[in-house]
Amino acid sequence: MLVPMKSPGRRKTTRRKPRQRRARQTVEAILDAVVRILKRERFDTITTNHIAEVAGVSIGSLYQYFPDKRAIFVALHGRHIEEIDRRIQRTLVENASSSLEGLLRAMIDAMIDAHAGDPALYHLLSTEVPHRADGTMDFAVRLHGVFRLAIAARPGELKKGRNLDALAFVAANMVESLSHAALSQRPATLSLADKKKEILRAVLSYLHS
Amino acid sequence: MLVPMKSPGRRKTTRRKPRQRRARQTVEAILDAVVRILKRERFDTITTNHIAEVAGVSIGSLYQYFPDKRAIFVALHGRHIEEIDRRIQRTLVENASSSLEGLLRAMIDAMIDAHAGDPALYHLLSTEVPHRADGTMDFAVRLHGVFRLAIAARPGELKKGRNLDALAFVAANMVESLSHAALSQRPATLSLADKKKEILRAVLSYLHS
Amino acid sequence: MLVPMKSPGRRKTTRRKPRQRRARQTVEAILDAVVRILKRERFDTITTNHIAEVAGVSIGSLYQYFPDKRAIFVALHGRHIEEIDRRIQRTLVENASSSLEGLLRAMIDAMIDAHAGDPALYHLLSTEVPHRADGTMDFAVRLHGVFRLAIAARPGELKKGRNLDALAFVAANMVESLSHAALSQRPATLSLADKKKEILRAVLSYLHS
Amino acid sequence: MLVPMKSPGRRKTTRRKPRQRRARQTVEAILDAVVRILKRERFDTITTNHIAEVAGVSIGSLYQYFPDKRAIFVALHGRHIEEIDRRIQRTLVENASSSLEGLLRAMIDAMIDAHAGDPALYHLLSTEVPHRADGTMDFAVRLHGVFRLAIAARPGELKKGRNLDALAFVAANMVESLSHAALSQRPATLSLADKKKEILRAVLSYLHS
DNA sequence: CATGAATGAGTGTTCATTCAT
DNA sequence: AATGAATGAACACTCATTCAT
Repeated sequence: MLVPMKSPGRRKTTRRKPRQRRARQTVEAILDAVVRILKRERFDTITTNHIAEVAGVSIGSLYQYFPDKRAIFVALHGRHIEEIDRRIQRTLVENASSSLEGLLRAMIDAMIDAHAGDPALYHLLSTEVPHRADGTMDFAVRLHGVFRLAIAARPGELKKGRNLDALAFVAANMVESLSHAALSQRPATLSLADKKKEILRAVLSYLHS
Repeated sequence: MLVPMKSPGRRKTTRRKPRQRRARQTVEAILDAVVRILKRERFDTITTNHIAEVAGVSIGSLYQYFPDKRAIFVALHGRHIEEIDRRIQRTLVENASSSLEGLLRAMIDAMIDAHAGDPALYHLLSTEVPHRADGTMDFAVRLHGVFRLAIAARPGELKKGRNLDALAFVAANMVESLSHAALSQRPATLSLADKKKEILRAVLSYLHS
Repeated sequence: MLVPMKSPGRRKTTRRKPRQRRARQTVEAILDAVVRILKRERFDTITTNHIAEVAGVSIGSLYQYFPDKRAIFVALHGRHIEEIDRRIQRTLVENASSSLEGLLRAMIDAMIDAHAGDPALYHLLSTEVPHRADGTMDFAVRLHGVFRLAIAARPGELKKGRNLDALAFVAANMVESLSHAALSQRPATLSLADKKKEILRAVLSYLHS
Repeated sequence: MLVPMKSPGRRKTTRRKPRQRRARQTVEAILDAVVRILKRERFDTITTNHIAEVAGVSIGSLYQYFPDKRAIFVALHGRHIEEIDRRIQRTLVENASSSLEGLLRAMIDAMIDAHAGDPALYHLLSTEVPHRADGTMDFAVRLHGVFRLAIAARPGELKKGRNLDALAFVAANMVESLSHAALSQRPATLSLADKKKEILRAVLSYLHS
């Protein structure tokens, strides 16, 4: 969860039980296998047996960790969203006393860096893997909340009379979609750094308008 | 197609051959059926037989118009994109001599109005129906082209030294994603009209920055 | 149904629709295939695909007629029981005015002749095919009813004071199980005719006791 | 084994090795578990893992005592038949000098009492658990032998000229199936004692006829 | 001997697609 | 063209069985 997480505290037990560590590894291997396959095949040609094979686990083990095929894709979306959430959360906290510009710059960096490991993954997930009711969309809502908080905490930097919801709605959407676009879209004339600068400029000029 | 279409000229033959009209109707019925089903079921539970049944045609007829199941979903995406393309194209032409603000306002109206008939459809298509290589994504590229043209044609309204690609990239993405967000996202405090105003404000303040 | 069937009237339409005739044939082919397989394999090694293959129909067609594997075995039991029911019913009616001895002789003949076509089938069904709640056992109850009727209609042939339920219970069970035993059990010294004679003697000496 | 067992002598070692006692207990626990499950589930939904769980042993242990799934059911049938066999055998010996009526009464009692502990078990085993070639059916043959012996040993109580095989065949089958019927069939008007009396009457009137 | 995680062959079943009518 | 019964390839998933611990 993004906003309501008060204490970012680490788990006390750094060492989990080997059983759990093993399970985690298997789940990760399966999700990674799905990503690998998704890059070659269309969604509807993916089979659970193929996933298991590529993941290097038996089909029986796969079903030990996932109740059915759908659950694998739900988990894949979940893993991605949680990763982004975590970064956004951290950025928000770490920039609690930064200026709006500093926070936004960090936010845009976070969004883009979060995808840098596999720039194609986001596009793959959003276009190839059905996810209507998998809680995916709620990400936008949570981001809206984060921006609401961030903006509300810096009243001095805004003109009077601006609607907080409108500002958060527009700014959150800008950061999210422009960051994604920066990664998956071409304008080859622009470097990633250039795009980041432009996104920041766009959000700031809106918030200050 | 969006940009490269020079003459928007109407087809000369207003009356098509009954054969073709019938075919068009059947195709439409099938695509409408898919939409209807998509609102109730998940993508992977949809069957061609069910589509045919809901469309009121025989499964044999369905295969008369679509070579295989995938083609149905490709056509569904195609129909949607073409509809938007058509509107954007028309808006661009109709506002050839408008100010940047006028054009942008019209563009935002077009994007939003295009989805007004079925506000959930876009979200459904983009989240539930796999479409990696269906030419869907190219829409963003085409929109970039449109904005490039539109901005380049109005040099007086911009500050000197701004990079045309950057401006088009950011502006096109803002209009597209904020319009979609305006339809499918909540901030219940904001009316659609409010959102339109904010989107316009955001794009303009960026372009003028 | 055995007892409660008042009018034995034939279906008016001697000629069914070809669709129905075809369906009936397919169902019969499938059930016959199961019997054929059962004679070679154990119950739990039978597969639906094998059944379909032996029946000469596609697995898809098989599932057009049976919702799942179990339904095939339920139908197999059903077919057998209905066949016996029909014969018992007919015998009862045809011997409405016979003496008790005549009726019993006919009943025993009916039971045994009903299995003559495939003497091993009954044993196969009762030992190899699970059928707890398939209405199979109700056969004994129905037979009890038939015997109750038959005995009650012939009070002159019994000693006074005999309990009708007791007589029907014992007689019905004797006819059913001795008939089955006559077919599936060896005493090779005895011909089937001898066994029939002994069964009749046993039932009569009990009823007259 | 029923007939060929000459000396019923007890095992000399009352105390078995703990290893064997433990093994016996585990086997019993497993068979009991199967019975318990059979009362709730259909045969084909029973799994070895479920059996092990209900029996309170690990699946590995289960396979220590049974080579495969089928063996469990074979053993279950075996346990039941041996129990009946033992009783019949004892009854035969204990009534070596009884009259035919006394022996038959004891035999019927033995058959019925043997099932009194779990009246539903016999029906369950015979209808739900496939057992074609598990030696189950041989029970009827063995019982025939027992009756042959019993009747042959009491020539004075029969009419001259009666065929010994016929008498044994009919009598053995009557006792077996009527006893089973007495337990699992309704005629609620009849008490179990009444049924016993009627069964005895039926067998005697036949043998004396 | 006991355990139970892991295996993977095998099964029931579905559903895209065909084609005789 | 239209139909929809029939097909059978292919898949999700189970569960009997093994074996490392």
